[in-house]
Amino acid sequence: MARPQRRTVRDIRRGNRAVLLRALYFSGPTSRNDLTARTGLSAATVSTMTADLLGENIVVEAGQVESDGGRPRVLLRVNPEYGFAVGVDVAETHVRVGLFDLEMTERAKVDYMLRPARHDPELVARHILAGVEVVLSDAGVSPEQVLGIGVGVPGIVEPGADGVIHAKTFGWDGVPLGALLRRGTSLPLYVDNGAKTMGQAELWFGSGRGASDAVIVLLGVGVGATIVADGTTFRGVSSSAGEWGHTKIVAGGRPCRCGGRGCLEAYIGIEAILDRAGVTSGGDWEEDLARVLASKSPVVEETVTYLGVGLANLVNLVNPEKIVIGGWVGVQLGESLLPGIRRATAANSLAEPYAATSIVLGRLGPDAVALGAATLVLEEFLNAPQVARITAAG
Amino acid sequence: MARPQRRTVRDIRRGNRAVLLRALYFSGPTSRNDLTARTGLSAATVSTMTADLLGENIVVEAGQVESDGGRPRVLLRVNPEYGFAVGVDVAETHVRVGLFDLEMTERAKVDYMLRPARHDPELVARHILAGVEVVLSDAGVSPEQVLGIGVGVPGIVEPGADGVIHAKTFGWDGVPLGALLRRGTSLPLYVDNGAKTMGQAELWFGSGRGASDAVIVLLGVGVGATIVADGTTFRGVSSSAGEWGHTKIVAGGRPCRCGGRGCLEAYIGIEAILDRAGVTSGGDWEEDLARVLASKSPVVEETVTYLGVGLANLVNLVNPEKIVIGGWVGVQLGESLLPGIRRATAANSLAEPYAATSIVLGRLGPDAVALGAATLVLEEFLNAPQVARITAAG
DNA sequence: CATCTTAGTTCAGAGGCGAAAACAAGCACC
DNA sequence: GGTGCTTGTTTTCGCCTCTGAACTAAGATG
Repeated sequence: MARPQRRTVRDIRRGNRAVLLRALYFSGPTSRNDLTARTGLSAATVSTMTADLLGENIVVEAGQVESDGGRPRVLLRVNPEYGFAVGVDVAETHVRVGLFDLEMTERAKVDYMLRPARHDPELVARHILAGVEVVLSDAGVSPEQVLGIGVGVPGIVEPGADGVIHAKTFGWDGVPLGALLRRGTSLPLYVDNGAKTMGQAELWFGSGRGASDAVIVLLGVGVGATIVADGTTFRGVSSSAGEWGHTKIVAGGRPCRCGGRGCLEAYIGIEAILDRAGVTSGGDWEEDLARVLASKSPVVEETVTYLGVGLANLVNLVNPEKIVIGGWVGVQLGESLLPGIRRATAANSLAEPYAATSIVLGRLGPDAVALGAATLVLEEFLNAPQVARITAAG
Repeated sequence: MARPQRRTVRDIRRGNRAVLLRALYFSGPTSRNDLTARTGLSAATVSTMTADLLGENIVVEAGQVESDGGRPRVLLRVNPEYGFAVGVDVAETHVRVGLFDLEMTERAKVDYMLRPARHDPELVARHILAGVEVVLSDAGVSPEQVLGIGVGVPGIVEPGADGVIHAKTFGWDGVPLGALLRRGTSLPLYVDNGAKTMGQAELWFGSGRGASDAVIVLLGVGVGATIVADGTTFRGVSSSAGEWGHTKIVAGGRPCRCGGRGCLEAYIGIEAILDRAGVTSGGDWEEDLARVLASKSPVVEETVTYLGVGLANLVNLVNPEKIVIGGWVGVQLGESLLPGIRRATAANSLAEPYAATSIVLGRLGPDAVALGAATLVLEEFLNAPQVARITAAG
C-alpha cells in the first residue's frame, strides 16, 4: 500500500521531460511533430521542452525529412556524446569494465582475470577503479563526462548506499563493494546483481525489447532470473527477488551447492548437467556441454524437461508476455533444443498463461552483464536527466 | 518499459486528492494538521482540498482533540455512508453477496447454494443480480448510493470489459460473466479471481496490512497466491499471475486434477492431503482434515514439508516482506503447525530472503473473498473519488 | 509570385502549489 | 478580564506548468 506521493507543479515538468526524453531515445531520430503524437503532450510543450534540451546539449538535431507539401520536419535525437556510462561485470573468472556512450555503443573495454578461487574484495575494487581509468583514457573521455558507474555482481545486493553483497559461491558475505569503490571515485555508483543487469540489457536492447511483463533467465554456472513487471525489474523487499536457481523442482532431490536439495540449479546448472552426464570436465565447460549435446544421451532430454518445469513454474506464477533465455548455457541449449524446451514448458504449465507467453533466446551474448550495468546509469539519466544521485541501485 | 505518462497540472490535483483521501482513510480520524505531515502536502493545499471534500460530503468532521495550549484540532474522516460497495463471492458451493459501507462494515448479506456439479453461468448471474437487490433492500440503500459491484470468481479472469472467465474445475471456459451481469445492472463492475480478492482483503484489512511486498496464499480445495509488489497486486500480461498451485515441486510426481504431475496442489490441496492419508471422505472435509492432523500420521509432517517447499520457492523468487497463509485449510494447518511450516520454509530457501520474510496466518476467515471483492470498488474510489468507471477489473 | 500545406513558436489564460501573512481558538498568567 | 503565547486553519500572493489559438517559418505548386 506504499503508493507514490506526488506533489507540486514542478514534478510535472520533470516527469514530462523524462517522458519526452524516453520517447526521443527509443524512437531514434524524431521530429517535434512526431513527439507530440507519441507523448501526448501539446505541441507548445514539446517546443519549449526541446528548446531547453537543445540548449543543454542533451538533444541535437539530426537532419530533416521533407513532408509532402509543407515545411520539412527537423529530426531530433539524444546526443550520444552528452555523457558516458561505465558498465562493470564482476564474474567468477574476470572483471570486465566497459565504457559506453549514451547509445550504448561500447567505446572501450578492459578485462582483468581473477584467479578462480581468490576473490579479495579489495583487489576486485582496485581492478574496477583501475579499469575505469583505463577505459576513460583509451576513449579520450574525461571523468566529468561520465554520468555514473554501474556494476553487476554475483549474489544478492542489499539495498542501500553501501552496495553490500552476499555471494556464497563467491566467498563474499557482507562485502560493501559500493563503499570500497566510493573511496576511489566520486562518480554515481549503481551496484546490482549480474543476472538483473543482464536482464535489463536484454529487456532494453535485446530480445525482450518492448515487453512490459517479462522474465529473463540466466543459465550459466549459476541459474537466475530477472522478473519484469510492468516495465520495472522486480526486486522484492531486500532486492533478492528472482533467485530462481534455488527454487525446488524435486522436493528432496539432488543436493545443490547452496546446501539445499532439489534446486533447479542442481539439475540444469552447467556443473549439474555435466555431472548427470558423467562427464569429468577437461576444463572447458563449453566444449564439454557441446559434447554432451551431441551425444544424444538421455541426459539431454532430461535437461530439457527440467528446464521446462522451471520455466513452466515461471509461466504459472508470473504470467509473462515473454521469456528470454540467456546466459551461455542457455544459448547453447536453446540453439538446438528450443522447440523441445517450449514443448516441455507447455506440458508443465496451464494453458492460458502458456498461450500468452513466447519463449525466445537472448541475443546479446556475454557482454550483456556489463552492458546492463551501464544501462542502470542510462535509466537514471532518462528518468531525471540532470540530477544524478550517488547511491547504490536499490 | 511501458511507463506512465503524466501530463497536465490537473492530474496533480487528482493525484494529491487521492493521496489525501488514502491518508484519511487509513489513518482514521485525523486533523488537517496531521494530514499535512502525512501527505507532505502544504497546509494550504490540505485546507482547500478538505474543504472541497467536506462540501462533497465525502469527508465529515469527527470531533475535536485539544492540543496543549493552542487551538484544538478538528478531526476529519471519510464518510462511511458516502457510498456503498457490493462484494460477491462465487465459490464451488455457493454464491454470497454482501453489502459494505466505505469502512467495509458488512451491512447485509445473502447466500445462494449451488448444487455442487452444476454451475450454469446464467444461474450464477441471476443469483448475483437477485442478491444485489436483496442486500440493498435489506439495508435500505438505494442503487444510486452504490459505487460498484466487485465479484470474486474461481479461475482466470481475462482482462477486458467482458470479465471473461476460464475455470476448468468449475466447468467454465470463456464465460463472459461481466457481460452477463451488465445486462442486469448499470453499476460499475469489477470481476477478479477469488484468490486475488481474498489477498486484497488480507492485504488491506488483515494480516498483510502495511506490507508493500507480500504474498497471500490461499489453501483450500484449490491452491493459489496473490503476489503483491510495491503495493500493487501483480497480474501479469493476461491476469493469471499467481497460479502457485500448479507450479511443480516434484517433477514427474503425483498426478494433479489439472492434468499435470507434481503440482503443489497435488500434495497440499485438501483432496490430496486426504488422499495421501488414505482417508475416504465422509463429506465433511474440515472434520476429515482435523482427524488427519490429530492422527500424528507421517502425512502431516510430509504436508508441512511440501508446503514449506512451496513457500520457500515464493521466498526465493519473490522476496516478500510477509507471507500470509489464508484459506480454511491454511488456517487449520497453521493453527497447530505454523512453527514447523516456518522451519520447513527456512530449510528450503536462501538465508537472506528468508530472514526478510515473516510468515503469518490470515485472520479474516471465510468472508474474505467477498470483502476483498468489495475492496476492488473501494480501491477505485480511493484512486479517483468521483469518476467511477464501468469496466471489469483487469 | 500568390496560395496552400505542414512544422514549429509565441502568447495569454487557467489551474495548481507553497510560503507567509492573517485569522481563529484555546491556555496561562497577571 | 486583559495580554501575550501557542497551535491549528484559512487566505493571499507569487510562481510554475500546461494548453489552445494565433502567429511565423519554410517548402511545394501552378
